[in-house]
Amino acid sequence: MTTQSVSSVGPLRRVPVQGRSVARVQRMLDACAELVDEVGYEALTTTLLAERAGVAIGSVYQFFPDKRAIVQALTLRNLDAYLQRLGSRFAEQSFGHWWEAVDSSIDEYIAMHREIPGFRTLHFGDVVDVHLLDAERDNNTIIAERLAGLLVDHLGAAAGPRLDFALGIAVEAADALIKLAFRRDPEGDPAVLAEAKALIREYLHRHVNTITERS
Amino acid sequence: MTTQSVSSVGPLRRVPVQGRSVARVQRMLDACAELVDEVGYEALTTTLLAERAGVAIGSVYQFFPDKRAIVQALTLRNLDAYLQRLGSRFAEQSFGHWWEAVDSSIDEYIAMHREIPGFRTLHFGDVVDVHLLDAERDNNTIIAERLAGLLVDHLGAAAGPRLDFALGIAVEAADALIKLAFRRDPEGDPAVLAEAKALIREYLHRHVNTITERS
DNA sequence: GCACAATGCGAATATGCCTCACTTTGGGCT
DNA sequence: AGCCCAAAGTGAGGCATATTCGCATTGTGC
Repeated sequence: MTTQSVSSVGPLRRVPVQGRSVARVQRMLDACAELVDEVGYEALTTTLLAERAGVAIGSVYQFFPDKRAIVQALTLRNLDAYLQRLGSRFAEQSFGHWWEAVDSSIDEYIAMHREIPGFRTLHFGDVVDVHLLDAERDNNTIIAERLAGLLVDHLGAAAGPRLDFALGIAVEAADALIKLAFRRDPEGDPAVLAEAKALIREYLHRHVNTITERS
Repeated sequence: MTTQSVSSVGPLRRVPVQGRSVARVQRMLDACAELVDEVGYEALTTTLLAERAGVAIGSVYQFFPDKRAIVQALTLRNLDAYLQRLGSRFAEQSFGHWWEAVDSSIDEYIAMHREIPGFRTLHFGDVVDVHLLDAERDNNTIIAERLAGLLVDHLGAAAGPRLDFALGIAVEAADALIKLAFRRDPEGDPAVLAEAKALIREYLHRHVNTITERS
C-alpha cells in the first residue's frame, strides 16, 4: 500500500511527522477503542483517554481538533482495515459464484465485530458520523460502491447505477441485521447472522440480471 | 385508552400530578423535538431546551433525572404514538392480504418521519437507547412482537417464535432502509422506500408458511 | 382560609472539553 | 560534535454545559 490511505489524513488537525508521534497517535486510537468497549461511547472522557494512552491531554489536542475527531479517526482506521481485508481476500481467492464473494464480504464484516476492539460499538460511523468519506453519501454507500467495483473487476459484473443501487440496499440491510445479531449475542446470534446472509443472497438474486447485463 | 401508557412513566424522576405540570412536561418534550430538528441531538443543551419550553432549568430536573432522559421520554412518546396509530388502523381497516397490513405498518412509520418533529433524528431510540421498553430486547424487537400480535388477531396468523423471529428480521431491515431513504432525501427517497417494501414483502413471502401454519 | 404537597425557580456547583504559554526532543546541517 | 528550529509534549486554567438545592409560589383537600 504505497498510496496514502484515507485514514492517515482524515479528521486530523495536524499530521504526525516523526516516528514517535505516529506511534502515539496510534496509541491514542487504541486507547479509544479499548475505552469504547469498556465504558461505552457516552462515558468516554478525554481525560480517561489521555490516561489510558499514557499521554498528556495536551498531546491529544496536538493532533485531534476535538473529541469527536478521535472517534472519527478510529472509525476511519477500521473502515480502511475492512477495505484492506476485502481487497486481499478478493485478490487471493477466486469465487465460483458472485454470492460467494458477497458472503465473504459479510464474513469479513462479522469477523471485525469479533476481533477489532470498539468495532461492535462504532461500526462504520453509527454514533459519530455517517459522512466520514464523502459529504454527500453515507459511509455504507461508499462501501457498496467499492464492493461493486470488486464485483465488476473480479466477477465481470456490469458496472452501472443499478448495480450500485442494489448493493446500496443490500449493504444497508445486511449492516442492520448484523448489528442486531451482535446486540442479541456478544458473539453474534448465529440464527440472525444466517438469516441475514440468506436475505441478502435472495435479494441480490432477484437483481442478478442487473448484475450480469449492462443497464 | 384508559390504561396508563408506558410513556407516561418511562424514565421520569417524578410523575407530574397537577394539570399544569403535565402540560409543562409535554411542552418540554415538544421543545426537545423542535430543537432536535433545528440544531441536532449533539448541539441540544438543557438551557436551550428550558428557554424554548418557557421553563426554568430547575423545572426540567423536577421531572427528568438528566438530559438523556428527556430524549428517552420523547422517544417513548413517539413509540406510543406509532403503536396507537397502528392499533387504530388495524381496527378500522380490514386487509385482504397479510402484506397489505405489513405495507400499512411501513406507511405509518414513513408518515411519522414526515409529520412528527424530531422523529427523523430519533426514530425508535437510535441515539439514546435501544432498550427503552425492555432491558433484554431492543425496541424494534418489541415493535415486531406487537406487530405479530396484530397479525395474529386480525389476520389469523399463527403466533409462535418463528413468526416473531421473521418479523424481528423484517422490522430491523425495513427500519434501516427507511432511515437510509430519509438520509438521502428529506421527504424519503421514493426509490429506496419502494425497494424497502418490496424487499420486506418478498422476505416475508418466503416465510408465509410459517405465518399461516402453526410451528 | 388553613395546611401541606406539588410545583417553580435560578444562583451556585460539578464536570468535562479544550487552549495556550512554555519546555523538551529530533534530526538536518555544518 | 554542536547549533538551530520545527515537531512534539505538557498540564494548569478558562470556559461551557449539566445538575443540584434551598427557598418561593401555587394548587387542592378539608
